[in-house]
Amino acid sequence: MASIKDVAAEAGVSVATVSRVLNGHPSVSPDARTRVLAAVEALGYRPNAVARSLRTAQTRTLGLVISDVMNPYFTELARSVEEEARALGYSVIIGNADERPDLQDHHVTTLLDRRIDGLLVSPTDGGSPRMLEAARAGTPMVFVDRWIPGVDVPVVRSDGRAAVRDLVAHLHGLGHRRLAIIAGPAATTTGRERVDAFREALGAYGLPLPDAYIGQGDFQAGSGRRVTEGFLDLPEPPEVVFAADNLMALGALDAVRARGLRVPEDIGLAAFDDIPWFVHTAPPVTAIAQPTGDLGRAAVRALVDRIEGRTGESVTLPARLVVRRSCGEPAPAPSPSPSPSPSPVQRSTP
Amino acid sequence: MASIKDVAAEAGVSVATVSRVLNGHPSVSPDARTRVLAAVEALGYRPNAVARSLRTAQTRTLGLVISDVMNPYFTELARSVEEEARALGYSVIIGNADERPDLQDHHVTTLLDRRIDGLLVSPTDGGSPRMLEAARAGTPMVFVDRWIPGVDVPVVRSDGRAAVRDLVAHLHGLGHRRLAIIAGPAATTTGRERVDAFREALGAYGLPLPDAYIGQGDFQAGSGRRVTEGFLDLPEPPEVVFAADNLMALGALDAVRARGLRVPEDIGLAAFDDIPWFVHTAPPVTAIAQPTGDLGRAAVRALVDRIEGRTGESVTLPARLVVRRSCGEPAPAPSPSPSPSPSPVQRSTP
DNA sequence: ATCCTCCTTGTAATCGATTCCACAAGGAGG
DNA sequence: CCTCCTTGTGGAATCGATTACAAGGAGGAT
Repeated sequence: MASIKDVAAEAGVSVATVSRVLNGHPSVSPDARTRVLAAVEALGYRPNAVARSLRTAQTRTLGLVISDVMNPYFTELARSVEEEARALGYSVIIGNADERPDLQDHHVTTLLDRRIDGLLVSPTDGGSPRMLEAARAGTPMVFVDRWIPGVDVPVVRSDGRAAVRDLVAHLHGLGHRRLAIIAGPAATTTGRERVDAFREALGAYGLPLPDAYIGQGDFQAGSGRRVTEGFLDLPEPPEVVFAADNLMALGALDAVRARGLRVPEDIGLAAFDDIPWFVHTAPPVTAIAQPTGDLGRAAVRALVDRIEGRTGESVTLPARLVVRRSCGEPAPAPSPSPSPSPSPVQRSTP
Repeated sequence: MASIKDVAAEAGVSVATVSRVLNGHPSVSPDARTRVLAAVEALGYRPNAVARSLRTAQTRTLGLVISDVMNPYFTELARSVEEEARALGYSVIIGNADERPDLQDHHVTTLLDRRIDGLLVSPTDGGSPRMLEAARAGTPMVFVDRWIPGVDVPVVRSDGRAAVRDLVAHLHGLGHRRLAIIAGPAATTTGRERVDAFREALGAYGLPLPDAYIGQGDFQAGSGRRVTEGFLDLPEPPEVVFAADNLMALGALDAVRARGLRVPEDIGLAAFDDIPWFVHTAPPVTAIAQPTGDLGRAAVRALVDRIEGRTGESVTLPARLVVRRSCGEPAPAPSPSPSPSPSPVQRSTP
């Protein structure tokens, strides 16, 4: 593989001149420039990014550590992150933590060893030591989706509170009173937050959230199945189950089906995180949709701002309720009369 | 960030000794070793992978260029690739080509610029110039899933021929005679291959595959929708539509539903590539499942073999048919009687 | 006591870029 | 005609590691 020296020799100039041509430095004669360009072309020369990074102390690379690539929400996030990063001239290296703190730590470590310019993290647990260390050491960093309280790092996330209120209003309107939730891990902010928002929304309608109706999940399908089975075994099972992410909703659907029960006739189901597949399940699933693409793009912009010396602030975007059929038939749309809905709610075309 | 010099100073030895300790070189005195280790600990030193790569001319990194991360098949592939690579001491950088040749070229270029040790590619089109160049230049490379004929690079893929025969047998057994296919791009091997296998299998039953029953798709949901609409507009629409990948199957499901028709009563549907969601659609979709995880792992092993000077051969793994309900109710399982099925077929528990 | 090994260690070259500094050539201005 | 500036160029230092080579010291054999 040709190096800058080969190009310099071929063009009959010094390596300094080659470097200047390649980096658009102004003081190079037109003659030298054309000779260098011709040599580059002839040799098929491409600069060695490793050497360049060593010298310039920047890699133009972002690290993204996410909890679970197989979760469509995070896949979409990763995709939008890569797109925006590419537009800004950065590459992205993705680390999949699989909801395992040790793997998260592994990825943070190797990313840091590679001297990435900045780190985008959706922390799995309370935060791995390496990550906290990096944050303290001043590595440009932004939390996305989940975050760690008390760590001074901007957070780009979506606030589901209003959408959860809309959901509860929707369920209440359909006549449901016994509502249960499959929670995410208490170690994650999103795990706690969604339960809190749900409890709060129920409170506004004078509904309780008994402990028996809070199932502990781990954001994976298996836990959704187990928790739902527990709900169904209750002397008085809930009328609707709200899963705190899409994979647990999938598990819940499994569990209900395995009992030979039907959704929504026997039990209703709603999920946090909307994904394309929810349109095609039986029945289509009512869900709370995050603006995933916007989240990814905003996170990259905040991170690059930090890297390039600008401020890079936290961003919170609203989520919205998408009503489908998994909690019962929505009443036929009342034509031209004021909507009783507390905030605009998208009704998806089935 | 502490460098090897800082460690050397702290430990009172030369950088050479530090390097020897860190790389497990035998001739280091126990005394020096403990002092170096203490200094490393005290400074929180981590070797700079960029500098190391420059010197050793290896990055211990694999590049993976796939056609579409949002496609669950490729997501799973990427995940298994990363897992196996990690087990072998390599990192993976993923490039998402989004079925766009220009993007594929972009990613191949940046990966090569980073001097990755080897490249895993699922080519989008006939092959970008950069990629062919790299293959010719001897960059260790392995094709996975798709490949480019005439390029001397090992291919790790799955052979769907037998499974497609099983599928046609299944459809024929259900009484279906008018079978159509939504094909993938003709520029991809998988695009062509699946049509060929389908046509061949139909031929074995004396069934034709008229041009009107071959719809040109691009492996994206939108094309599945359009093609299916075309099929439904035919004077004599097909009885079953076979989509060459899961996203186009999703689009087909959309199109059928938009017409107010039902699967499988009005039209049957089958797909290449099985994904978890197919269990939960209405109805569950009959699909051909590739051993995706095995494919990813085998591809990494072949690539690493090449990188480390071993041979690294092509691998072909069989796909298998998973019968669900989207092509019509399978006949109630005939109890203890010889199965008429030409090869073992998995019947999924719904 | 002398010489030869073996073990440990440090010095310095190297990987492929970028960039500071010095210098030469040529034009402008006095 | 001499100075001063500008412009273009090359030499060499540098980034942070690895590693060939040389050298010093300890211990064993003669």
